[in-house]
Amino acid sequence: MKRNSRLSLALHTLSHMALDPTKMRTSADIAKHAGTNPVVVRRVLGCLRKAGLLKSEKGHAGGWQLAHAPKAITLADVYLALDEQLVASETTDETLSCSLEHALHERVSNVLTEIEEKLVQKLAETSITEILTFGTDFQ
Amino acid sequence: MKRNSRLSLALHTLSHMALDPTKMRTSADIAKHAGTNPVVVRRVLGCLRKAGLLKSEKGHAGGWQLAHAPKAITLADVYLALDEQLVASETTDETLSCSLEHALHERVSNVLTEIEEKLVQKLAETSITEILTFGTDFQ
DNA sequence: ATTAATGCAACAGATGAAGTTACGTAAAAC
DNA sequence: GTTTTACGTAACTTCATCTGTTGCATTAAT
Repeated sequence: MKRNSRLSLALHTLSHMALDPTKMRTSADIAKHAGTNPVVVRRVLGCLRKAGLLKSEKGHAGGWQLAHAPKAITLADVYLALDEQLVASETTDETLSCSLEHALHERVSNVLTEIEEKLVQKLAETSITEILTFGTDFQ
Repeated sequence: MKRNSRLSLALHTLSHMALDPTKMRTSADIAKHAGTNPVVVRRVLGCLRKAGLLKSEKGHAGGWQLAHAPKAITLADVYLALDEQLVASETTDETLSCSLEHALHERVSNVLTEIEEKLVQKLAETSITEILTFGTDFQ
């Protein structure tokens, strides 16, 4: 796995779950399908659970499941759950030479934050079910 | 510097240049203002030069300058010049277990690429001059 | 010739992400 | 109740990437 693997893994898993929402999936299964490690899966899906997108159950016959209908889960939910902050930089407390630099830095931060918000708005327009119908035809 | 420092540094420098486009700036000056190293500055600005956004001149009295009017340079130009690819993942050749996984992976890739394109579209709506008028008032 | 700048390569250090191991906890099956 | 199976989490190891740094060649003005 390379860059943005968390987001990629999350979307992959969620869209897979959307195909059969009642089925319970173990982290081992998911990891095998995604070509990664069960602990990594639990780590990423744990973020989604914390955000209320997934349910998990321990013990025998335990595993992972969608917490809502697939249509109710948007890409923005996933993005925010993973706390990605791809665009916005969070360099807040740099001690810069003069006040002009400080002001400029703040403006750059504001611009990036604004873009980030617009990105999230765009993400909110797509649900995970729509991943299945992206690109080429499917089913 | 932390995350997204390249994009942040580039925008910071460009907006600074937009204040006085005729002035020639050395990488040492820029580095001092941005709180980083001249070589780092040259590295990042070199990308912008390659994309035609900046001009640089060697030797005595050399330095850096905008190649166009500030209004003609958008955030998308900067983003693309730096080859950021913040959203889209480029994991193309993973050998996944079954064809369903492969198909899903391709769809997730398509979705991320689509998101990336929308992000660039949003970035294209803002020029570097507009950085100066963001947030609080300035000049 | 000297000075002052970029261009670039090479390397060190820091940072963060992914992978891995290990173990505690919980719930079903027997 | 014991066993099995799965999550939850911490700790550690790689591993990749980026920044910072040094050094030197090149170039142009003085």
